[in-house]
Amino acid sequence: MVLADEKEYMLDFFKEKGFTRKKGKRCGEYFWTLNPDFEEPQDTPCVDYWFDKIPSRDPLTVGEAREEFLSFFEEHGHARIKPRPVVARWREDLYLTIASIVVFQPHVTSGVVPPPANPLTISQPSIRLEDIDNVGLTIGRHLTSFEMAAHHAFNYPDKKVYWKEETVRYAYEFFTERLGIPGEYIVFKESWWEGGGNAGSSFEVTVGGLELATLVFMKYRVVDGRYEEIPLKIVDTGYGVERMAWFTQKTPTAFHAIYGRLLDKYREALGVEEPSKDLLWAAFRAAGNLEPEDPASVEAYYKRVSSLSGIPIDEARSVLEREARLYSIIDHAKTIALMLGDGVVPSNTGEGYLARLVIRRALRQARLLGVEISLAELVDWQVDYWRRDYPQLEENRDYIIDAVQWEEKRYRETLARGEALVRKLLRKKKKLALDDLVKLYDSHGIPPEIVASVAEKMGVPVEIPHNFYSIVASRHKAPQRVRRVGESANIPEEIAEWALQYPPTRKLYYENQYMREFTAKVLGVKGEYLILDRTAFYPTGGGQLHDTGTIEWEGGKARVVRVEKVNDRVIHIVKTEGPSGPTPGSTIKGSIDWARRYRLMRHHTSTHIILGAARRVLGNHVWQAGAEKTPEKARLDITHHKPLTREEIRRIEELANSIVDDRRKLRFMELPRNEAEEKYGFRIYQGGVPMTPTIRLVEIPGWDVEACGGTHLEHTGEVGAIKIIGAYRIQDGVVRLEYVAGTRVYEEAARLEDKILNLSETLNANPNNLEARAKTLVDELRELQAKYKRLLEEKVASLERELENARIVIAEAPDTDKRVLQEIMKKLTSRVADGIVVFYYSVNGQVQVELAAGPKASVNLGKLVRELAGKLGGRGGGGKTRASLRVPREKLGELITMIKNSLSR
RNA sequence: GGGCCGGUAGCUCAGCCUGGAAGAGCGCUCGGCUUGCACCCGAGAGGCCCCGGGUUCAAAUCCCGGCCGGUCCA
Repeated sequence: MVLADEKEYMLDFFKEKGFTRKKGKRCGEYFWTLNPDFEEPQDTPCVDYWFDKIPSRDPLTVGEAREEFLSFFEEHGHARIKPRPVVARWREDLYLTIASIVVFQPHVTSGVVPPPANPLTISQPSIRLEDIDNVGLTIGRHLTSFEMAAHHAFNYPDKKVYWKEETVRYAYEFFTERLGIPGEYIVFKESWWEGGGNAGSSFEVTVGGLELATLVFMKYRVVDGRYEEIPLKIVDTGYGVERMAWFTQKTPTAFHAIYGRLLDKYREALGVEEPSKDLLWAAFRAAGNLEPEDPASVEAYYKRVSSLSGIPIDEARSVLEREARLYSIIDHAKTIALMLGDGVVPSNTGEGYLARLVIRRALRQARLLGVEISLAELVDWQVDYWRRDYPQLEENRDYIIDAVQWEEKRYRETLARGEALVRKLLRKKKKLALDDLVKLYDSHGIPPEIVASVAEKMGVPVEIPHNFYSIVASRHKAPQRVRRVGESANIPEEIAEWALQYPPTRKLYYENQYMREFTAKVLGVKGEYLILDRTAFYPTGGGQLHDTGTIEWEGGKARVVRVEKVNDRVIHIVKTEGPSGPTPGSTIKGSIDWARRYRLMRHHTSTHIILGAARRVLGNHVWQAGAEKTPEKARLDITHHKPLTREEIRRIEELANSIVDDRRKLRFMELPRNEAEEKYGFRIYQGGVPMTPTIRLVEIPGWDVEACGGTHLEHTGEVGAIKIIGAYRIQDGVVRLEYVAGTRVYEEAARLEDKILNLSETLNANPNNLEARAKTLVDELRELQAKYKRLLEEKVASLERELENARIVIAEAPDTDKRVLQEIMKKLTSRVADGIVVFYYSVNGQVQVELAAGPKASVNLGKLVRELAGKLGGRGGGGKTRASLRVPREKLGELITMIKNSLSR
């Protein structure tokens, strides 16, 4: 699908500098170079890594490389933009920020919102987990987290910024002037980029085997496999900051360059000794050709390392395997710190699961290294190491450590369960089949490596297929949509389309949130659907339920039962009282049900207060995971890794009520998106991200700011009071708070009071000594139970005497509880081993008969019972020593005789 | 959001496939032995077999629905 039009890649810049276009001998790709000796586009696997031999400036750390890049582009007219969180909360279709361009999708790239600056430069921490299994083995080609430095230019039809010429020139100048790489080593490889429905030509900038940057020119939209030019053309570049550090430091692995002394600290903690320089450099040389998914390639890699270094292959393999585990642990620990630092809560869904995945993989690697370590401590070191680069780590250190410890505990429990399970399985069967391995992992989370180590301790060898995880994957259906996209209004498609022919409704509920009555003109009527030119009726949205009320017009009246919104058109669903409805053009008077609306407002403002309180009590990782406000109560789902304690709930409640008492005046603002984000950060997107150029903000000063479309009170004092009435875990990592506000608090109190009064009445007690009364009743009950038990025992004793004498007892059951009967029969027949007990009692107009025989009684009760059932028109069955039977009541006498006869033989 | 696994004594679990008298180990109580460490012996207490419905003479067990937990995947 590559549009390989070579004109796409012909630049004046190349002509001017004297670059020539060549075709790679082995790989067949076209590239541009100044170097007459280059036959290949200088990237792996066509050539080995050899950038260690290419001159460049003095070594740069990750931070220095980032600064070098940003300041270069700043000096060339780009505005420096702050990076966003690694959790892409503004995206509906992505969990993690995987590239710098993600920051501008979809609102900027689709043209709805202008970019915060143009052109701009940014270094965006990014996380990619697709290649997580390769991290470490490839000594730095794969990382789960990295910084993508970039400069972006957004070219609108009426405003061009720059395109290919300038972009390639910038790259060349940056690499030669700032990184000190001689121009003849820099190669521009022609390529094609596609992603997220867009496409365009691109250059990969490769030096000495290392791809340092990709320059993408987004120009097309992919529609049904065809390319359509888009009006907004975007320069999308990506420079690997870690790779620049690696390149300038010329260390054998990227991990040495990125982590420096931290790597040594990890080595010591994990007990992995630094290999010889010979081995590491042999690995460096051989790693370019390594295809980690292909076992043959991996084996060839070890072989080549061995022959390059002169170290026996088995030793090389085992040393490099341990190295790979060390590298992946240090890499994962950083990613964990970044994810948790940006507020991800580990869970079994969404981005939370991705955090858990990385944590568990790190723990597994450590376990396979054979060390008992605290991952939390390793992550803590990352916070120290990166605190200046990523201040959010320091700010949220407590949470990060606590969440990791919590996950470690959970994983230990999972593995303990798993090991018990493996042992149990091996008691039953001698071998573990692939199916067992898959099930242990898929259903119980026990990775096959751990299964193998447990099984091998028991002397059972286990073979793990190389493609184990893809076998697991094949058990799962193809994924559907990543996230729910948008909330669809609860109205038919045709009505939504019909509504769009009218202009947007003027929203009186924003102009005056206390408006109860208004007049408006009818624009359109279709069945029960009604559109006005303006309205004070709030439509369902933002977790707040719609208003209800009435509208009246000349000669008619209707009830408004539901209100929805479609693209700024408010649609009223009305039930007309009377012969005819409102007509277009006429004027109506609308009145909203104020009691309902006021409660909704109180609950909505309370929700913002509660969220702020929860964040202060629990930590910055608390995000709204969902919310609903009804007139009866409000609920707020928050992300948090542990169940809330009673004290935490109480503290949230107290803090929330102190804000109520503080009478803070709410502020409402309509701000351009970039300004809102710049001023308040991404925390404003608690309830989702609106796709609009401007955003309505609701602020409780000093407490909480959110993008919110709901109706609110003037000041927090109007809430009156907030009472949390419930807090429970609705899923892993999400806690639901339920609460009431204002006059609903009195209703809740009244409800509780009623409960207590009713209870008092039932218990015949004074409400003031209800507890004492309940206690005596329970005590009395216990006494009675004991008494009954004694009576029953006496009864059993007398039955026992009877049984001893007659060897058979046929009697009315002393109790009708099946379980109690069973117990009595067991006692009797175990004491009189050849005795037979028959109890009967009536049930539903029939007689239920329970029979039991001692182990020494020579009778088959099941057989007997089936015989009797046949003769008497009943049904029954059972085993040798225990049976039951049901016959019509009038047959009871006959039945007893028959039993007596057949058993006394 | 979907797949899979589970819920039985205070704890860890067996029993469920193939319906027929609720079990083990640890812990607990009492007694014995013993100046000891996770000592040993004997006796005992402790159960809404997650909840609701269905099938059946009979359900921990089979079927349906729900709740809760675990886990994998997106």
